[in-house]
Amino acid sequence: MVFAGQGDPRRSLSLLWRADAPPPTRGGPGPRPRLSVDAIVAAAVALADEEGMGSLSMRAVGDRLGRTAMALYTYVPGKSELLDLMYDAVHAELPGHEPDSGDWRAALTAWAGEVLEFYVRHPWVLQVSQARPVLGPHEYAGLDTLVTLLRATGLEAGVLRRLVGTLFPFVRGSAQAVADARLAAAATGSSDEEWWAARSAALLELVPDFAERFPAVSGLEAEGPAEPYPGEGTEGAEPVPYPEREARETFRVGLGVLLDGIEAARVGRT
Amino acid sequence: MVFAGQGDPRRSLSLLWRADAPPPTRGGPGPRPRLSVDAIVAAAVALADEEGMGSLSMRAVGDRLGRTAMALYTYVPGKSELLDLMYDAVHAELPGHEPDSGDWRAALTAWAGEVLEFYVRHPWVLQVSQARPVLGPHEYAGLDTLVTLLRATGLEAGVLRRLVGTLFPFVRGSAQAVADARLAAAATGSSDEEWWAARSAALLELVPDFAERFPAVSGLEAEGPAEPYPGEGTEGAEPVPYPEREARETFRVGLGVLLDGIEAARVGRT
DNA sequence: GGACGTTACTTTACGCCGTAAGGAGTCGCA
DNA sequence: TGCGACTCCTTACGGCGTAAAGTAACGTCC
Repeated sequence: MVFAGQGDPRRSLSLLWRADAPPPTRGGPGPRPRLSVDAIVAAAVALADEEGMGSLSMRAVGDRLGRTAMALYTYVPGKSELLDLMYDAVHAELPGHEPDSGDWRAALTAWAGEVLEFYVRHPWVLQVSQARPVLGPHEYAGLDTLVTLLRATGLEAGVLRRLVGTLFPFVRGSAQAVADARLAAAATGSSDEEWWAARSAALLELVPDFAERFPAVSGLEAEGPAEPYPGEGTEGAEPVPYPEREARETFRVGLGVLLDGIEAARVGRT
Repeated sequence: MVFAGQGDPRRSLSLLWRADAPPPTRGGPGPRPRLSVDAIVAAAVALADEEGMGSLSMRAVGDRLGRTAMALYTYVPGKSELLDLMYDAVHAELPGHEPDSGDWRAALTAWAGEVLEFYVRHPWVLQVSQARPVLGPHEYAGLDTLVTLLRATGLEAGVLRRLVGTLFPFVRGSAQAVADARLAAAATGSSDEEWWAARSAALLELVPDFAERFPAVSGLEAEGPAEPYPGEGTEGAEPVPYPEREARETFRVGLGVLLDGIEAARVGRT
């Protein structure tokens, strides 16, 4: 868990929306700056992508730029604000508006899939606390896209606003599951079916009466084993390990349920 | 953001399931222990509840028990494992099985509400990474309850498994939103409608062309203002501030959509 | 009953972290 | 030619998790 999100909101806002003084045209006094906010944010994002949030430190970012940690403080007020900037910067990758296809369901499905991949690409984003929503331009743009897509359902604004608050966390949660599955696979090395097998074996050793204590869970696991996964690129592509496949399937089913629910709301109130 | 969840799985597991050596009946050699795993976990949970995850440190927990940080290491391998123990300990508060009422929808609604309140009571739980699922007895019990409730829908095991993976994150996400709203309210002091007003005012100052850049979001905000909130206890109870009310309403609507989706799945496949 | 081994807990220390304070060098402009 | 603004560095402080080693309390066995 990483906290973050406690920087000065005003300072963060003006940095996020690039409302600072424009870069002086002919250079002011003092040595020419060899760094920039953008360069720092890019380095920090690369670091977080590669090594995870746990390795993100001011010293590490400085190292990556051939500079000391303190050099960053010329450009950025502190680590919290840097995190805000990183957060918004990657959100530029969120899907944008497409021409209205007329099929809101297909559009939302495609949107959710792309957002899922975005989070999986930058799993550290999921660890940035939402506590203080310093919304930057790119996250707002992503929000705007979703709202536009939802408009096509014809539902009223009140419900729409709540659907936004449901869909984004849903995709975040699904992405978390996928990212966690990858992390577990990388940590154990045994990135295959045996992962789950090993875990439940250890548990059964420690808790012999597991099945009696948790009958519903046990029954569920016993009943429906893994179905074949209809993934794209069955040839050549490396196989998706079991837990991740499971997480992605959960995403697919959950999204289907949500969209069915939206459909029901449309029918009920039209 | 707090990371956690990197302790030795085997050690965590045996601690979680209390598979350690039973407490010696007549005391062994050495001074009598004046602490215990349970006491440490309880102190740590109390600390996290009161001061938040950011204030949770080995030294702080030790202080609370009148002991040094290092004293804890006699009972607990490290901070990660302590976090695992805390995590499972609070999950004892999750709702348990109720006699089957025959109305799966009402039962699931009640369940979701109780789980939401649980997370709101212990918001730090939401910051514990799910990356390495060291499932303890109490979380398993909570899982078992949900599975039992879902069984009543009559859906097949495969779908059921995915619904579990959808519902839990949904409630977590909703709770996160409520907790964040409270945090923001506490931080700004202005815990009322003006919170949002102040934020959008600052934004409009920095970004005058906001409405043109994000037409859909702007339109949404303009259209549906806050509806009256049909909360229980309109008399006497302190008023729920606006952002939290909004978060709770999102939870209500989102849950409704999900349950509608489940309903549709039932009808479609029966 | 006294020595011994085991155990609970403390003290000290190391290497991280974010960042405050102050100094060194570089440049535009008067 | 300085002056002042500016970037970047070094040093330092108080926090963190925890390794290592020391101290004191206790049950057990000679």
